[in-house]
Amino acid sequence: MLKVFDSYFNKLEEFKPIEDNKVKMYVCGPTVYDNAHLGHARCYITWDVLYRYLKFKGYDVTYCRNVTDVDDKILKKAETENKTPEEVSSFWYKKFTESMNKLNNLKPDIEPFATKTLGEMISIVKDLINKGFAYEVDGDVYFRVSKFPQYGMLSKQPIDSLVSGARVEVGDKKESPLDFALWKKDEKFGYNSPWGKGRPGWHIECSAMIRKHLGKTIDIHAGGADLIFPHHENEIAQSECANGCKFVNYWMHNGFVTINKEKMSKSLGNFLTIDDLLKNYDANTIRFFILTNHYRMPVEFSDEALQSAAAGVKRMLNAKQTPVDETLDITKTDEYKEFVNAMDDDLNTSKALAVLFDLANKANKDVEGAFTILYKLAGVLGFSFTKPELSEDEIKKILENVSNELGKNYSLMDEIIEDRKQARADKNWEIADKIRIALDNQNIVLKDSKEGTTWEVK
RNA sequence: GGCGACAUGGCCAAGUGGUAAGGCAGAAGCCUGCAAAGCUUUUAUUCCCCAGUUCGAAUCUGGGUGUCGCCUCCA
Repeated sequence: MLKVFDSYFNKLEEFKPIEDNKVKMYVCGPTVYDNAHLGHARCYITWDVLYRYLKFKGYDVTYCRNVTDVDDKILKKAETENKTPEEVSSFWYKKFTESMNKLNNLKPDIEPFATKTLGEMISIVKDLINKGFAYEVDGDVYFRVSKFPQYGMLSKQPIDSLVSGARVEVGDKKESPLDFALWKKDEKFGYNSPWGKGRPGWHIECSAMIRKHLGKTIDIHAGGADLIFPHHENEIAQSECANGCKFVNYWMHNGFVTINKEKMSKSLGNFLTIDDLLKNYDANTIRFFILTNHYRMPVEFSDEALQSAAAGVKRMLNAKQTPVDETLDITKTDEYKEFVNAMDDDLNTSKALAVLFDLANKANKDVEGAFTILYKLAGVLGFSFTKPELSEDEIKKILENVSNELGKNYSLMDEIIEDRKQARADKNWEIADKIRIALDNQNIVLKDSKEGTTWEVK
């Protein structure tokens, strides 16, 4: 029985879908105006694992993750780069998708764009105005927070303290400092609406995309913990007031990646982009690094931690491979049960990884079926056993370098290995070692076994 | 100031009442021509501190100390 930590009540709850075995889950996606960083990677890897695990449990999951393609930051970037907002957002959306693919995150079932959901947004804003939950002032529309007594429940903020802490902008047209924008007047980049040309507020986007693609009440809404206030708080207010029913059954939030004990973020400028990280570490390593910690805890980035993760994941994925036995019913095995118990406990990936290490050890000891179970369970966490393949050019380059170093002219890897085999047979250890070291310099490691010698990328 | 979390070996981390998983790093042995990979063994009488509850606490309660996050765009 899956239990998840619900941020609304701050406690573990048994997960029960609204409808049979169907699960509707929504994750706040990116605002596409810049590179995604490790913090984003953590978020989307975490929820990718949830998605995979729910499917693994047999749920019929609809995973929706939005793309915010209308936003101040996009407009600003468009202006400074002399491009249209569409050019900016489509460029960065493409980059984001590439990053997600490289990280081996599954594509959500639905990936709606804010600009394609404007009709639904306008419709919700209209509903809110009609019901008295919102008001228009000079082309802007604001949500009237005082009309929603549950405001602050998710973020556990007493309304009074919010009021005293709220910023009051000069020339503010709002009735109350807490009121937030549903629609913002914008004559330059705006879209037509009953209130003139304008743009949607950020919060209304998610409410609209959820209502349009998943319905009025959904099972899971997830995202980074920094979105709790005000973003998710505002989503609840808008959606529940507009729809007159419960918005989300389970709120789930992931913790941050920190660096030097500080939250990694765009605004602090202390971030590492996914692209940069992938230059030094592979996707499995990044995933392992993220999943060794519980998703709600902070994760401190350091190269040491990543190197440790690289060593760990290598050990796990280096397990002795045997053909995957599709006829094996892994659900009957102890390891499966342990894995599921761990994951059912609010995605205890750290414990689940311990099961995978146990399986890797068993596979290395030729325990029957161990590799099959490992292969399948590791897949649930999104790990890939596929070794990176070298392109022809890369191999050519390696052969060239090794040839130069050894004063030979190799055209095939097998020739090198054959030479070393001969050297070893002649007990000419000096030559044999030279060959091995030359390959090692090219990041190629040789593995000697009774069956012969194989090579692979380090 | 308000609110929410966290503190376990050299590092990372699981464990939320019954006597400390797992990974990395280190050590020893096996294997190997030497390596790499793998296998075996090994590293916390103790879980930030102080009280309390209990037959029994890393786990519960109270009080400290320290760290982080949210309260403004943020995954």
